[in-house]
Amino acid sequence: MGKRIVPDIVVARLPLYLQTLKQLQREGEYTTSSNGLGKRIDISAAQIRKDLSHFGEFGKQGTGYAISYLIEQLEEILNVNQVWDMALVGVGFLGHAIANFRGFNSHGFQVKLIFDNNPTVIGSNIAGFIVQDSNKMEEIIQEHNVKVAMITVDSDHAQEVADRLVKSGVKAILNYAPVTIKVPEGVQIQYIDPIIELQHMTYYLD
Amino acid sequence: MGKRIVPDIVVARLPLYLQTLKQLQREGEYTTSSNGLGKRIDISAAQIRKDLSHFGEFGKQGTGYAISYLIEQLEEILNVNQVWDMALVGVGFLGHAIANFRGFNSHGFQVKLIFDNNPTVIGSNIAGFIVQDSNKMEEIIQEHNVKVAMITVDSDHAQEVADRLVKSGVKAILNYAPVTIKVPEGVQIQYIDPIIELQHMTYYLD
DNA sequence: TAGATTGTTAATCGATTAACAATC
DNA sequence: TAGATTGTTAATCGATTAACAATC
Repeated sequence: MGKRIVPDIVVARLPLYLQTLKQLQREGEYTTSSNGLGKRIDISAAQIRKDLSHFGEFGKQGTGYAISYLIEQLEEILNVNQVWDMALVGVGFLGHAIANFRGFNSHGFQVKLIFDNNPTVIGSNIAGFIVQDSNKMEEIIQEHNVKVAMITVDSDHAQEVADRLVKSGVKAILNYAPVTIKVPEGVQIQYIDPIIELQHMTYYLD
Repeated sequence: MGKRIVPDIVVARLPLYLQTLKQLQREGEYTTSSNGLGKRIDISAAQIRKDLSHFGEFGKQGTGYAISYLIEQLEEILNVNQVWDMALVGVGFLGHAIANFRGFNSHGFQVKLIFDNNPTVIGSNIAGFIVQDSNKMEEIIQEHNVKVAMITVDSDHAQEVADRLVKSGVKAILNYAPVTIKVPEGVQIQYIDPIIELQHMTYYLD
């Protein structure tokens, strides 16, 4: 049943739908419609229905979607009806912030391993984790069967770290370093880069 | 001379081109081609040429693009041939990391003001800035004529903070809170949300 | 000059939207 | 039942790619 047939641009919107449905649930709502959901996030009702239709029929004519059911379904589709252990490589200020971030837990993720190559931080305790030596990345990640990682090292080391993560069996990398990284087919990569986003916006300013 | 006529999806790629050109420059290159640039970032040569053609003619047949010239031009197009002062609202771990981030400076941005509503941090020094009281946001931001802001408060307060930023004259908001925010026409908003990116990737994992 | 690469046009491909029968 | 809203089809719209004359 080919995942391949769903356009990636559709997949990319699902987490936003999930986030918004959870928000609606927190607000005490039990049902919503493609229209109601779309209004929240400035996406057309037609697009939401079309996107969801790639995966099944989750709504009812006349009444819309049961929020808790649609959340369950999206969590299953996105494979976050489980908790993914994550490795974090690099403990500067940003690594610290991520290690201490409380938001992962209820959304399918948790930090499990932290690495750095700086002897003065290796062995120290960050957010309850002992920082491990980067040199032992491969064995430790394999041992813990970690498939998801975040890179918060500087640009010059990001590709090298990514290569080692891939060797360790990591299949999804969230890269915070401001540089494009090459990964083999079958390994996912996404970027978080505030400067890219800021420059995108300043285009529209005078 | 309508900025309107350039598709936003094209604009969104320009910062990536700029980033990559700077990288090439650091590596000692003086020229590149649509092909060479494209290979770095997995974008087709045709697309790069098409994108750039919206703004002018920056290359030479036979030889490609002079990197320093194209950097200059892109910086001008993106309005980052100047330094934008930024306000940062919310000083948790993430706010701390952003306040201390060295990477903004050479790319057109600098943190100028930091706000929080927590009495125990107001007045304290973070990365050389005195944390100001959120209650004085409007007047202080106006006084400093700040047009760009980053939100690192929790989800429940993000919309309220955004509203106040807009009132203060801010025209571009980078929101780190995991919630969609409504802003008026003419105000730019972009999101940074690791969970969205992670869930996008886990779709492809088993 | 010959080779390389641009900027641009036209063709292709893909994504979004509008419309509506089905039905809760 | 009447009103609302789904899932889906077909039409529209927009983005990407291929191809090539121009020319450095």
